[in-house]
Amino acid sequence: MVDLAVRRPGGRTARIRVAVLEATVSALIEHGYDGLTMERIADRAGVNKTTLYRRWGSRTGLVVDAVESYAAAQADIPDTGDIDEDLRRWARSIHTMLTGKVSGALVRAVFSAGDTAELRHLRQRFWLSRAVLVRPLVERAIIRGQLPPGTNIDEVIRHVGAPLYYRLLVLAEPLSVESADLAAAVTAAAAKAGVFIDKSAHPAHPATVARPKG
Amino acid sequence: MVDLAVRRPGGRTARIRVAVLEATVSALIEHGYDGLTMERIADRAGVNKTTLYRRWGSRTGLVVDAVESYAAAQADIPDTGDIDEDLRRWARSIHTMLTGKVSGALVRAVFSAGDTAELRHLRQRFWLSRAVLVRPLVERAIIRGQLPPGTNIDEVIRHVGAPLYYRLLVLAEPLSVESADLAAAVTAAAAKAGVFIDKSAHPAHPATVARPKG
DNA sequence: AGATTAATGCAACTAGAGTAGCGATAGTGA
DNA sequence: TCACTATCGCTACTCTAGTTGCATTAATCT
Repeated sequence: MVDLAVRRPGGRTARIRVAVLEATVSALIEHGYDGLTMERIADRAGVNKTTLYRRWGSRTGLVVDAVESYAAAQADIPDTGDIDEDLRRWARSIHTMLTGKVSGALVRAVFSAGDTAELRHLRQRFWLSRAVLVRPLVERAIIRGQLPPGTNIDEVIRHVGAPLYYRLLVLAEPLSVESADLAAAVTAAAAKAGVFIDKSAHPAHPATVARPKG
Repeated sequence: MVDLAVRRPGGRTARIRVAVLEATVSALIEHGYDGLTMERIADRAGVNKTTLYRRWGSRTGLVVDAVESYAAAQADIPDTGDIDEDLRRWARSIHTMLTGKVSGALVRAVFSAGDTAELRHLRQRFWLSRAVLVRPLVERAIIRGQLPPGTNIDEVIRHVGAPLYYRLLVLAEPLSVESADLAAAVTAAAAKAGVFIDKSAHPAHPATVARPKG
């Protein structure tokens, strides 16, 4: 949808892109996704409506581009040497993202924008990019012996984020910091108890409690 | 939005309601929420478009009514005497709901329909109605001594469902039965370890491991 | 049965999303 | 500097969601 092969990237094209994406984000924050009209964005960006359709194709395409360009500011991955603390900090960084003024509005928009193939891909790409960053966090814990070998890393990652997204998007409840800490603690406890061990991958493993530290 | 105080409920009014809601559901299954147009529903129900807007106000109102009337067929709450098994069965019933042809389409529609106040209320009502049913399941486990006293029941319930909704709505991944079992096992393990104990509510409690059975 | 009036059907209307054609503007390379 | 052309602005258009006013149908009550 978005022009990836820009023939004239310098000057006006880039300037308009910035203006449009900024207008999209600010309009999103003010009026929410349901009040996000193409004309409003065009006016605010000082650009004609036609340009929006030509370059981004649709409202969905605009939101997708805005999110992906904003995701450049990635969360930093903690490494404290303690899996409980690492997971807790990472859960809090998710919390920060979901409750942030800009990032929160963008996340809500992405999940209010419908159920098209393009949006599904965006969501999967987004998760994948973050999972890649977080994976080492869990891997280090396994190497340190804090988590049992055979632990399904991706499932651990999923279970930390799930309760937060669930609360925000499904239950539409306010997100507290405590809920982030809880999600991390629940996942950590289950992981230590060996619940995340992939049965099919490691059939010889006892799959019971493995606690190196009290 | 929906006429709750119907002045003439008999005959035509009820007949049209049934026809419209059926048409809504079938159109939803065939074309998804994004392809759900009022005219299509009106045609399929043999009703004029104006009637839809007058009685349900909007597409959102229509979906809300369809979901709430469909939710009459509630999931049955397990009671096997074992918390692990109970949570597992309940997680599977969520899984069934989310992957079911009709119920799955309705759930997806509710979460693709936007972010209006009406939809937020629907989601909260929906969760609340189900939480009320499931709560006794966790309460019994506490009484039996399988879970420590002070366990935050609502949080336990949330954490069972969260990974399933997260997978379906956020990650847009296929939902396997194993993922349901995993969500139940993770929550059960954490609950037994006392992670769900409300610190503020029970300050005197040790808040550590409390395992009556192996 | 007959009167009353909810509730629906119908047709014409408004508003905004999205498109098409063409002239204007401004990067780009010589 | 100057030609070239990608990109944008402008205007007018189509299409569909949603609204309005009035005629019609049928549920309810006596």
